Amino acid sequence: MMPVLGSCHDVGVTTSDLGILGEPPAGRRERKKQETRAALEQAALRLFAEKGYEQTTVDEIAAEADVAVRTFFRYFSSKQHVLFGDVGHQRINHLCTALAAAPTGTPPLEAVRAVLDALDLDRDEQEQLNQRLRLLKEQPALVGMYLMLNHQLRQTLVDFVAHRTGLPSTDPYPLLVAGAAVTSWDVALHVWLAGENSRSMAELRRAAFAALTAGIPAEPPFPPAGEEPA
Amino acid sequence: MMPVLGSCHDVGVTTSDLGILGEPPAGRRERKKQETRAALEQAALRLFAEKGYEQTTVDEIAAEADVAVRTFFRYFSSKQHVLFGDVGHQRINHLCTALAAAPTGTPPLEAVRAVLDALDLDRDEQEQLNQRLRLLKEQPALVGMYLMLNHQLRQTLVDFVAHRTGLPSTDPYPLLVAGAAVTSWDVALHVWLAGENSRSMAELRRAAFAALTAGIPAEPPFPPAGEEPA
DNA sequence: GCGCCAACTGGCATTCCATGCCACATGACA
DNA sequence: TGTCATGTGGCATGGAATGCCAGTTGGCGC
Repeated sequence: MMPVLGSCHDVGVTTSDLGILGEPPAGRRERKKQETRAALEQAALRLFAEKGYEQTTVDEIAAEADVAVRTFFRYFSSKQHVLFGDVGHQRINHLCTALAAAPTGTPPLEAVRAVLDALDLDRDEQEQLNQRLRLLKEQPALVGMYLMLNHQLRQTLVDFVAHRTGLPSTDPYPLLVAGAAVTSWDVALHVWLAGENSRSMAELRRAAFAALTAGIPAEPPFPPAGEEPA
Repeated sequence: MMPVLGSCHDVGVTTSDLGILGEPPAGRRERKKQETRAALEQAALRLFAEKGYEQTTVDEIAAEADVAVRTFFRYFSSKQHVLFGDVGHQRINHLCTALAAAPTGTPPLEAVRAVLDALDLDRDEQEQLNQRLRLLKEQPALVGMYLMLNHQLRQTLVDFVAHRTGLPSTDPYPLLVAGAAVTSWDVALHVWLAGENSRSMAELRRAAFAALTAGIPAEPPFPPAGEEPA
């Protein structure tokens, strides 16, 4: 089920990463691999959306992509992986890159705040993510994947802050900062997904992070119109 | 894989709950059931500790407890369930009870703070949990269970705060409060498990919650002796 | 173009988790 | 004791995932 602990270590970039701005064509073999991968991913997403995650078998996905089941598992280590594995992978990589680029002068909390800003999704990524998360809402079995990704991101951040401050990874401070960061991302995502809010995800995330690091009011700041607070 | 969303609904207490202070014996049949359940759980934990979670098959657990495999799945819906299902179940129940008992006069943040205090584990529970969590550290495959439990607790809290404030469950405020609560629990657990800290888990949790709701300092409050902050 | 080697693929067998079904046994109760 | 509900065992099934081996294809030097 994918290594979970250990942050950025052995990210194992297997050539066909970084779909965006990919290297020069690099031979037919590599191209075919990427085609197969894309076909599998596309087939999977289509079938998942069509008949649900649980109801879709790996056999069907493989058939739809016209490859053997065995081949499917050569590209994706599990059925869940096809949904979030790559996204998660990229996201972790982005985070690691951003963390590595963070200036060493700023206090850790500031550094994390800046890194999160750099990590916000652009329109395209949001749309891609949205498609996957919609599935997630309907298929509780997938929540685990999302949680695991968050967990990995958190662990990465914990290690970063721990390293920055010279504290152990089990000290409250790195855990708190990382917890606040991940929670802010999670909160923003939920609010944004609900779609009843016109604010952008980045804006929501910044506000959430600010609240978690500067203080949450005892009462909600904007009690809903027409409801008295009990 | 167990219903995930939907907080406290249909908790489905199947008689043999509440191992502590159990009802009067209640007949031999019920007793045998509890014996079988205990035997399975004990066998599972022993084998997991002995040869690892992944390396232990359900067949072996069943054999060790001297029941059929089919029977195992009548008591535990999955192999993971035997490790955390019941603990999680009880924990959710505790939380629901505490939430139901929370006075309606206090502001939501206060209410949650009080409920968390009421939810802290006593010595015995800590020891029990510790045994399971030790396994978790060595078997990454189990992290998912822990995360799922946290997720359910969070969702329960979100719904509570949302209900209290009259806000939707997708409003930032309930999500933030619940996020802070769960994160504080998580942070405390990690610090406590590391064991390099003499403070009690409850104390650690209170401190974490306070930091998350009142503000996290830009630098760690107690930089480690002998290290200058870069 | 030819041939070699590495890499990719397909298909098979296997293991394990999980569930449905049905027959049998056992406790509860009148 | 007889009846009924409830557990239990065993079987068959299906899907996920992995190992293995043979066959194919692409890359590359000649």
